[in-house]
Amino acid sequence: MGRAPCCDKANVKKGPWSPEEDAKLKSYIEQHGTGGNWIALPQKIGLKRCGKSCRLRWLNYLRPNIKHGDFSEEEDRIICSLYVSIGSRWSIIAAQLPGRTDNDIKNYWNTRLKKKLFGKHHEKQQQQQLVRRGRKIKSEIGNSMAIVFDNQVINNNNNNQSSFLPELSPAAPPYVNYQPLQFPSNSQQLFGHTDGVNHELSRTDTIQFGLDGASNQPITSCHVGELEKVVYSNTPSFDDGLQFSSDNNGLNLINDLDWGEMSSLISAPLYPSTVI
DNA sequence: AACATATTCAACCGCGTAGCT
DNA sequence: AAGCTACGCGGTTGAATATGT
Repeated sequence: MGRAPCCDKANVKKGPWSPEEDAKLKSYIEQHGTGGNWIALPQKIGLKRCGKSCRLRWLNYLRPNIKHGDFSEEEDRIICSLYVSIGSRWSIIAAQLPGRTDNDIKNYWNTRLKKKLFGKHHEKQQQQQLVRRGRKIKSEIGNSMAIVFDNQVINNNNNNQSSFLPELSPAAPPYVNYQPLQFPSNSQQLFGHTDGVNHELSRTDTIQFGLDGASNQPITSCHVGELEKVVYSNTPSFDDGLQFSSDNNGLNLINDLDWGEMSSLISAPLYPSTVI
């Protein structure tokens, strides 16, 4: 047996809303609220609509302060940044953009922003390249990396990637002169712990990492914000970013950090001014 | 002008889940 | 604990409109 229908499909109107229907719904909700029951609402108003349809119409179109179209550059930046960090969780993204609905943002991303970022022609190739490069970097990094907080290496024993921590999507082509991103919101900060005491990493904390001791490369350190650049810039000095490994240059307390945790510290660059 | 194709976006569908009984 | 209901979400659809030939 399938799922029970939410309403009597045979007696329910579908398709675009008429101005009269809009007026009825808007007027009722403004006066009485939704009553906490969308299913019962259309009957109360005398609308031959499914409750879900009423809810959607109200949330996406009729409720006050809804903005349509004309996304600003800043909104573009926020959407891209969050999409890279958390994926297609449109409701969460919409929560960061007052007046925008998840549906609107989803449509905008799927029809315009994606193309604006990747370019219509190369969209598919770019995405494949992202995946390939991600695998490459991931394999090079392996499991060993040290994160240092207040001069102490954080020993993160939790090997499970937290649900909000995304897989890193490295920039496809090498980017130069990109605009740095905002550090992710609080909910995306990384927690590590030493001696059972939790620490929350911030953008100004230092991450230390180094190349394989056998390569005779020096240990390098940078701030979290700079890590974005290290990972994505593909500059000669950090070619392909990161080879976290055990070190023999005096920093003995190297601990493992898995890829998902690392990726939570950074986001992909947006709006590269130059794509090589 | 007529037709074909692409794009946009409102609306629908079904699933996961929270809350209630 | 199990079953049911409604809500909220993300993927998808399709009509309307724009653009290209």
